[in-house]
Amino acid sequence: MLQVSFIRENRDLVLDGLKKRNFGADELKVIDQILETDIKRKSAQTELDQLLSESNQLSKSIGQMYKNGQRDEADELKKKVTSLKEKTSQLQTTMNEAAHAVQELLYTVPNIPHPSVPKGNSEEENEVFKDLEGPLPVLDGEPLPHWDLAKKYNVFDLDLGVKITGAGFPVFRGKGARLQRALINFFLDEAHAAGYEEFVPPLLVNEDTARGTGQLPDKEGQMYYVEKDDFYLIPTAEVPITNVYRNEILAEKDFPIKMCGYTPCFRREAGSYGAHVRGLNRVHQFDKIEIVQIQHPDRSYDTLHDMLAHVEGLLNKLELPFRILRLCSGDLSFASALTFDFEVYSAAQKRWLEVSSVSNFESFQTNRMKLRYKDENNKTQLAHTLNGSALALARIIACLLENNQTPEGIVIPEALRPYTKFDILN
RNA sequence: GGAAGAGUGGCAGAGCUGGUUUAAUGCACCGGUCUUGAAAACCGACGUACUUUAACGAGUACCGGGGGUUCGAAUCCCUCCUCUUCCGCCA
Repeated sequence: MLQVSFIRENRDLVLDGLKKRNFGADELKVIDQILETDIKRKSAQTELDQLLSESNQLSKSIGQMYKNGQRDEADELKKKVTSLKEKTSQLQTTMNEAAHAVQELLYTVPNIPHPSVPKGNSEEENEVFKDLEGPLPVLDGEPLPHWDLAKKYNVFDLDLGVKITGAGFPVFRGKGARLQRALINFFLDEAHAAGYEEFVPPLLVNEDTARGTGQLPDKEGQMYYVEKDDFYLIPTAEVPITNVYRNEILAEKDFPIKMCGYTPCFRREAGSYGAHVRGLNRVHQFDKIEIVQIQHPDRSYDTLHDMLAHVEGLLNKLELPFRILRLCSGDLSFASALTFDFEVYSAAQKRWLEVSSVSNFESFQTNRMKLRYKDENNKTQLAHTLNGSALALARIIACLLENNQTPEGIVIPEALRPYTKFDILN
């Protein structure tokens, strides 16, 4: 969420940013609407504060009068304050309504894209930031997609998931389950080695937490909701982990804060059907290791590139062919200022599969969360947050199965073998 | 799930028979004096948000969250949340 003060001081910049996000003339009106409503709020507050100040003064002297035994004069004053009260409660309502309206409008405004974000309408226009070195890998014979391989080697079972829960809840078993566990440990160890503190957070979060990272109110339908307790199942570890520092004021020396965590992720998303959502390409529950950083605004873009390097390192160790995309404005998520996607090429599906997304949210989340720090002048400023998948398991398993298939079985990459304790999955 | 008690500024802790509390006091942190340096001592500053001001400053709100009573609420009432203790249930 953008700050009103920021919009006030950078109106044109905000408008340009929204135009880049393909806002039409009508949609852009929201900005001036916010500014006008905020002016209403301000003038109501100015007047209200004055009246409250006055009645505070009077109430105090009433107290004095009672002490001095000036009962009649006190009663006279009481009437005056009572009449003031009518006005103040009216102003209070005006102010609250205006403040609330500003808030609601702000929720509809996405983050301003970073200058480097290419303008575009859809994922077609994402920019290849770093391409795969060398030609696209080709597999001999007739490579199978991962859902066929999964059946062949009993890696996971979607039908069993349907029996136990419903569509989109894969059941991993045997070596598939062990591969899953190996990947989790591998990714966590790598994150730990890179200096990220590990968390095991709750998988259900309350409303404030879901709002803090921007899942509410915009993405309400994507989360599973437990009505009886008013909890949301997390769609990503980003939600509980970033909220660790909600409502905190940090010192400059606390930066950077590096956190990571493994959690299952739950997504209701009613996706489309067809090959693109087959198998593990899109499921309701999957496992993911998330890395999160809280950083000083001056250094958040350096940090973004550090995080990219971390994810690159993981994919290199897993020997998977990948490329990095810089998302165009049309594909950029609501809260992000700049996002890089990692895609692994599946030689079996002959398409690129998204396996990670690394973003800088700048102060968009921290404004909602009230996550601030004291700068060198002792002023409170909003910190920046960043996060990235490092990595999402289901998709990585799909990629490993498809790219590493041989007549003998699925070859486990060297780096994973100490974790799987087997070299080939067959 | 049942019963009782409690939630106050970074921490500890007073206030809680409503009105010089604009939340005492101590500790911690920060600045200064002293010192070769440090400690101690002493002095000072020490919350957040918003409004207003060119600025100094002034004002308003906030004592777990929300609502209410009152001229006036940390203090009284309602409600929710959390914690502690006891009982019950349980991996």
